[in-house]
This record gives sequence, structure tokens and C-alpha cells, in this order.
Amino acid sequence: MTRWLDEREQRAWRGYLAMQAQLQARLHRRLQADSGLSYADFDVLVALTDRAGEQVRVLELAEALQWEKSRLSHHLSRMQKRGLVEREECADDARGAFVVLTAEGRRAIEGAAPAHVEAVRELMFDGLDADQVDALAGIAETVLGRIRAAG
Amino acid sequence: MTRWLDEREQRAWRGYLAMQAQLQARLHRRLQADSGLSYADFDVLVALTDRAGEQVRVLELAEALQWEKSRLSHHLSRMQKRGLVEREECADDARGAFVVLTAEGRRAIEGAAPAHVEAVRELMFDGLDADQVDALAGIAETVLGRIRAAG
DNA sequence: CCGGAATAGTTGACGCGTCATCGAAGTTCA
DNA sequence: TGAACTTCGATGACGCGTCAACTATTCCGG
Repeated sequence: MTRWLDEREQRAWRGYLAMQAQLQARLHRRLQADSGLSYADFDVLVALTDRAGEQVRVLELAEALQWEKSRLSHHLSRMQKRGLVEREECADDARGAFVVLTAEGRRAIEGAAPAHVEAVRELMFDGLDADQVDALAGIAETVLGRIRAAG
Repeated sequence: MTRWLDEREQRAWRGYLAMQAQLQARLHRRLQADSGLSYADFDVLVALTDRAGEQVRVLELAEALQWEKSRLSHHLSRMQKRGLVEREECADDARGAFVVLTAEGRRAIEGAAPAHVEAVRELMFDGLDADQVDALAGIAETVLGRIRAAG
């Protein structure tokens, strides 16, 4: 017996889906147009600047981003081709590889971040009150918990 | 002067991003594995069943889905190849085309929907109380309004 | 009725994401 | 030590999404 969504749930779900799709599309387009970076590039660069200077192993990065390793591998290849990151050999474990930010990569993220934050603000936070912001954080934490629990 | 996100906003934003990415990935994978349909297929099929029996113009469908016409065109080609939809000539306007659901398309959506709703419930709604559901709906409506306003 | 602009939809190129698979290197244990 | 197993990461194939360009038709002013 399928438990369909009731009216209240349906309103939330359809709204969420629409918001998610539109927000994603807008922010992505804007970032791309402003800076030539994709959303995915941005995430990788943020994760790398979070551990500035360190050599980061590929799987470590994948873990931090919660990405599949093959996705990251493909993406690093594309970013490397554009000069945003480099791969370095790993002496300890010859299977492995380190990823490091290039100067150009650093310049790219520093140039892109302000306009991106501004766009996030404009489309999302400037319209929400403090209660809504907290509610969103709470919802996200709850759902992430359930996802983790679901294995 | 960049207005960076404060701590509360940052918590909400990072949480939202993580939730969104994980939820998307899980639901998509599950739908694909259970029914062979992608999320995008699902959306198209839902939109078509909403106007069951009618002949629907491509741009009308694009409007309903809020998709770009080229995206829809590409996607319809893929779905047509798999026998889920058909294109029909439009007598009124020879430039145009109608899209119709095939019997197989109808079977696919009817078969896929229950498990999908169950997954949505399991990952999201079973963990949220009524206030959170309403808060989510409110947030989505607010943000969608801002997006529309931003043109 | 003609010529230019707008509209419907398709196409091609290219970047992104997943799955399955693979090769090379490390680990475990008899 | 060496055979089975696991882990690291790359790769190929394929579906998805965007942008720009294109074809074919319709609309509209003169």
C-alpha cells in the first residue's frame, strides 16, 4: 500500500524540487559566466584551499567532497587540462597521487568567490529571516542524518 | 565589499548543499535501479500524465517543466528511442510537434511512482515534523519568488 | 504579395556524472 | 615467499544539460 504524499507534503516537495532546480541552474550559470568556473570546479577549489599548502590524496579529497572517486578523477583531469590543479606522484604509496592547487587555481577561486557569495545572498539569504535560516539548517541536518542512516 | 555569509548562514548553506547533493544522488540512483528511469524521465512522464490524453506541444511541456527547449528536445529523443514517448506532427503549425505518452511510458511511470514516493518519504518526510515541512514549503516559495524577480 | 523578423524545434559540440572495469601496487596469511 | 585479496586511481562508454547555431515555418509591415 503506497503511502502517497499528503497535500502539505506535496506542497513542500514540489516547492523544494523547483527551488533546487532553479537555484542550481541560476548559480551555476552565473558562476560560469562570471568566472569560467563550474559549480564542481568551485567545490574542488574550496576543498583544496581549506587545506592550503598540504598535499592532498585523491581519495581524501573525494571523501571531503563526498564524491565518487571516478567522478573526482574525471574532474581532476579536466581541471588539470585547464591548469587549475596538478597531480603529483606519491612516494609512500606508488598507487596513489597527490593533488595540489596551482597559482592559477588559487587566483581563480579568489576571483570567483565574492560574486558567487553575492549571488547566493541575493537569491536566497536576503529573502529569508533568521528563523527560516535556522529551520533550513535543521532540516538539512535531519535529512542528512537519515541519508547516512540509510547507508 | 563582499558581504560574506555569517556563521548561521554558512551552517544553513553548507547543510543545504550537502543535503541537496546527497538527496539528488540517492533518489536518482534508486529510481534508476528500481525502474530504469532517470529523474528527468520521471519528470517528463509526470508532466505528461498530468495532461493525460491531450496532445501536448513541446514548448508547452518545456514551460511546465521549466526546462530549456533544447534540453527537452534532446531528452525527448532519448525517451523516444526507448519507446516511452512519441512525437506527432502538428497540423495547425507545421513547425511544431506534439508529444504523447506511449502505453509503455504509462506503464513505466505507474510502475516507478510507488517506490519513488516511498524513497522520498524514507529519506525526507518521515524525519520531519509538520512545522519543518511547512517551513520548507515557505522557504521554497520565498526563494522561487526571488529567483523569478531576478529575471 | 513580398521580404524581414519572430517562433518552433533540432542539432552538434562539449563539459559533467555514473557504472563497470581495469591495471598497478599494497596487504594478509599460509 | 607467494597466492588471494584489497585498495588506489584512471579509463571508456553512455546518458544528461548548456550554449550556439541552424532549418523550417509563420507573422507582419508595406
